[in-house]
Amino acid sequence: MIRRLSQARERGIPEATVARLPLYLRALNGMAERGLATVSSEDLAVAAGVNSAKLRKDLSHLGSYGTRGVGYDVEYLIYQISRELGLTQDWAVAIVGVGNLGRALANYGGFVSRGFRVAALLDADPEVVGDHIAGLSVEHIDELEAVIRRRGVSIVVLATPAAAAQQVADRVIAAGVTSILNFAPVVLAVPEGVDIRKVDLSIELQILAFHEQRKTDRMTGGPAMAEEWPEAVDL
Amino acid sequence: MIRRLSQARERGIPEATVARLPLYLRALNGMAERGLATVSSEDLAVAAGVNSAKLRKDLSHLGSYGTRGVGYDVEYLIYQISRELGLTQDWAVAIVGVGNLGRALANYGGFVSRGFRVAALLDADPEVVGDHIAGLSVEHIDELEAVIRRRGVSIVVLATPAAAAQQVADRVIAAGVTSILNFAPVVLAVPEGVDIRKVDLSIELQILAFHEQRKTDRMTGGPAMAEEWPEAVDL
DNA sequence: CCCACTTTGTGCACCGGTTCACAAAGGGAC
DNA sequence: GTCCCTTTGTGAACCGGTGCACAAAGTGGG
Repeated sequence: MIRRLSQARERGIPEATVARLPLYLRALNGMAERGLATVSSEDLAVAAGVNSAKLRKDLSHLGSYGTRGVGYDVEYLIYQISRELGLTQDWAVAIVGVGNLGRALANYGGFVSRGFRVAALLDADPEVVGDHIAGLSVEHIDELEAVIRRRGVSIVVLATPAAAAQQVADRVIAAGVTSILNFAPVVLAVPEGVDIRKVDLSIELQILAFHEQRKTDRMTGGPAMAEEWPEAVDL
Repeated sequence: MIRRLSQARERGIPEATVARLPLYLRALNGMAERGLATVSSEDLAVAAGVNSAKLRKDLSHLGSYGTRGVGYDVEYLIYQISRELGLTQDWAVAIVGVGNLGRALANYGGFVSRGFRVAALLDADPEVVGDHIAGLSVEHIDELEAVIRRRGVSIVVLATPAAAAQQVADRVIAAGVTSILNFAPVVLAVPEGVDIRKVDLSIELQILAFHEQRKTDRMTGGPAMAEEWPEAVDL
């Protein structure tokens, strides 16, 4: 099979496509477990919850890995997507902030699937330092730079209070980290070249509330009241 | 002041705008605490990390609440955005799945800030049922429909294992809930009219890994090497 | 009252991404 | 080999969103 290294491959994959590749990967892993050898774009699209044309265009950005009339080889596609996402490497992740959320992240199995490794937990609270969580001992934030360097940490998860997030971000960036997953509810200012992804639970809820309000307004002219909720509709 | 109820107001606010309103609201609350009476689109845009023209266009979808030559009245704008997002109401939220993540969510202060109230915690594990977390007693999943009805729950947070998520989603939807925040790493199938928002920690990490790979490839041809191997669990 | 200055609100060109629809490519039957 | 069937890969129209740039609107000073 001839691999095309044309303008599509090795040249900027659209951000929207990158965001969907993990979705395809998860669906493909499920199919591989069930023993499927090949899958059509239609079936994979349904499993991933997207339009099949979109899926084909996404995969075409990686190269021509399908066979017309047949579909895609499941194992081969898993390998190609994994490679593209960089999951064939081992990524050391440090979690800063070991409060409720940090603990949950450290213990959350599905969170860190293949390719990621929680390499360190750090916190500023002396009460927390030394605790053993998920097989790791919590270290003091003073060790931040040393830990990042010694363990080759390249991705940092921020689970600190909002007030501390910017300060910690500045330090990890100064230590050479350029990929940050931020759970603190603040807009971080970072220099060019640093990738920040933000997960904001409060914002997600507020977006849901907006749509929920629209729906209930449309039906009743106001929000639903307890004890007045209609009996279950059979769907 | 004459409020315009033209085509802009009360008719479809762009989804991208809705997603940014909570950001503006947070920045405005910070400004109100610091005693600022008015704010220009430029200053607010910087605080929220967006382009000022975008901010003005976003706000124009709610109506003309600014004063040319002056800016926006902070308190008034907070009220308008809160109202638009439905935060002047009280939303009862149920969290299903009280594992590490569910506990973190229940305790996460910033998560349930204004307008939201955790009204119930539910789990299938008899070992967990009865535990007291964040002032609530964990109830058995069998009570799901009754709890939703009695407490007027309109938003459900799914923090269950992936295998249980679809089943729980089906039940809460049958009980009349149309807004779900899903933390389980599965694509949920839901009927028309139900709003799902997904938070997938694993996907966020994979997207970061993709960009990190690009960056390190460009510089060194490979990932950073650790001097010291962590005693971490491979998850 | 008039002018200079500030800041909003928006028309318009542009851009990334989505979707349709179909030609091209491969497989299998005979 | 030929024909028919399936499914990919992609050209092209479309769509929502972004950002520039500016006219409109309001403030304050003299």
